[in-house]
Amino acid sequence: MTTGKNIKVDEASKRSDETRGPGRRLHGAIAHRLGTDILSGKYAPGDVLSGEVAFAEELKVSRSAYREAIQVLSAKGLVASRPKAGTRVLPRERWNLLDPDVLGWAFAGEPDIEFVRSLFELRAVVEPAAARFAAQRRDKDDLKTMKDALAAMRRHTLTTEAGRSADRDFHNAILAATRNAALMTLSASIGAAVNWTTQFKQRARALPRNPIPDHVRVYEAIAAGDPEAAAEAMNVLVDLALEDTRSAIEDRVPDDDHAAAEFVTK
Amino acid sequence: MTTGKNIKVDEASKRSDETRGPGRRLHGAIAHRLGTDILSGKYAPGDVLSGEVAFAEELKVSRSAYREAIQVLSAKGLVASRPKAGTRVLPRERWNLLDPDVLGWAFAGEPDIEFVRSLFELRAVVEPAAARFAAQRRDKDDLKTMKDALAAMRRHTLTTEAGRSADRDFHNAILAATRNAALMTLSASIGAAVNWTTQFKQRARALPRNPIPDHVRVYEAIAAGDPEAAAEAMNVLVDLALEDTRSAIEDRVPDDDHAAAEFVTK
DNA sequence: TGCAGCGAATATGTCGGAGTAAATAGGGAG
DNA sequence: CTCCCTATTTACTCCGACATATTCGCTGCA
Repeated sequence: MTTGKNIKVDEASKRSDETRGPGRRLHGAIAHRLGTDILSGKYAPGDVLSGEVAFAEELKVSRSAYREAIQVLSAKGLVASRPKAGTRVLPRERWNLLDPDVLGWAFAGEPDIEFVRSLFELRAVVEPAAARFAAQRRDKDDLKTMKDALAAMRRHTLTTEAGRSADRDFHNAILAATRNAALMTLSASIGAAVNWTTQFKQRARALPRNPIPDHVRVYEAIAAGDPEAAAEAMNVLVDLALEDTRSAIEDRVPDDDHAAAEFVTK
Repeated sequence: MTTGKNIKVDEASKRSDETRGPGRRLHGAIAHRLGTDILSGKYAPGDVLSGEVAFAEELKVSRSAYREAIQVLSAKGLVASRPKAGTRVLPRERWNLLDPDVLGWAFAGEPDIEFVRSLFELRAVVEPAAARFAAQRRDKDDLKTMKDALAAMRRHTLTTEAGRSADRDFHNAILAATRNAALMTLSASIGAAVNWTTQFKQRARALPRNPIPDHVRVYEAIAAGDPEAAAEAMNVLVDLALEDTRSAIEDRVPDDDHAAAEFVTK
């Protein structure tokens, strides 16, 4: 306090950006905002963003924070910057759509129906295969973890957070039993993103049917070491999730019937 | 709680511009270096890196460049930084193993045999499914692109760069015909990474057999609109690639027989 | 002696500016 | 009209300072 510090109390610094949460770093918030804007189509592929100085000033942040946010987006393949050319949004083919953050940004707003269909198709391919591997490679510990998670699911049901946590544990146990790191990250990312969006539908309608028996069928097939039965049982689970999301989408976009219908007819 | 140990910068890393290529940004080079070091196990999960100032000075770069590199690694789930706590390497489950850059870093050094097995298993699941979708949804343009790529492959063979380029075009055409964005990014990433490592084996031995007929079989099944035949034909292609990589690994690590044997026996 | 609250130390986070390098656009020479 | 060269624009890098958050240790109390 003895030295004359440069005290410029910026009044404008009070802006509590709604995207800025506690515990969240500033550059993370910027990346989240720009990421959602890109995924939502506000910035289309090929568009070139305003210069560093201009954009940073517009966002009321320093260039350092802005640049670090851009590095994050660049790391996920959303944008690329070159001197003189500026920072431009890359074509969709370059986006790392399977990145957990990108998936989160994609589902932050109104997710693209076509993209949701793509994800479920991929899931329908990957998850049964994972169950197949799990049935071949699981050991006692894997089965015990699954059994415990299943019991917890029965106790709490999927309407409670504890129940959904148990559901995640069950699926994670299956993934762990595959002994396949690549399969684990992929399935975990997709499953988390999809379930994250599926959660909101719980408040709209009761569950169409009790999902516990289907989970039990998967468990029993894996415990019995029957790969084909496990794959088939998991297939049923994915179809069930698809059905849920389908009806949820129908409710949510009543004005966009053609898109929803196209999704339903598949 | 903190099982990790502190990490000091390697003394031998005095030269900082060796990893620095033209056109490559500085923070990109830093990220590449740290990324490969993490993937290779030089920095193990749980380890906490030296402070920003110390590490940046050791690398002979400014703190800004170092921080931007860390943001990239953080975006890919390799590390996480918190005030006062430092920057620590995250557990493997958090790594985005399917990120193209991460795959590149994983294959930069000696790739982990187990991880290669994982990737091929995933590929064996995904690629036939992609061929199945392509057989159902391809149109005339897709078929023409495939046919042209196939012709180019025949002309140049896979020993030339032009031939390998045509091979990539062929597989990309299949992916485009799936009409599935998620499947495209996934398969493109894995295929690129695997083929990138498979390339080095070309100088060691001649191709075991002519791969063109297998490609033709895939094309004909897709053109005929036969999903099952397309999936089966693609399955053969993946097995062929697996065989190539298998033999390449046997040659490369003669001192590591037990790992190679484990990989071969599968 | 043990614990609980509180203060200080420390490392990351944020900031603003200055100078460098690179790539594109435009002008000038052939 | 083509080609090369220059000039400008923009991102890239560096620097030094301040702000903030978290951890650790100290003090005081039970």
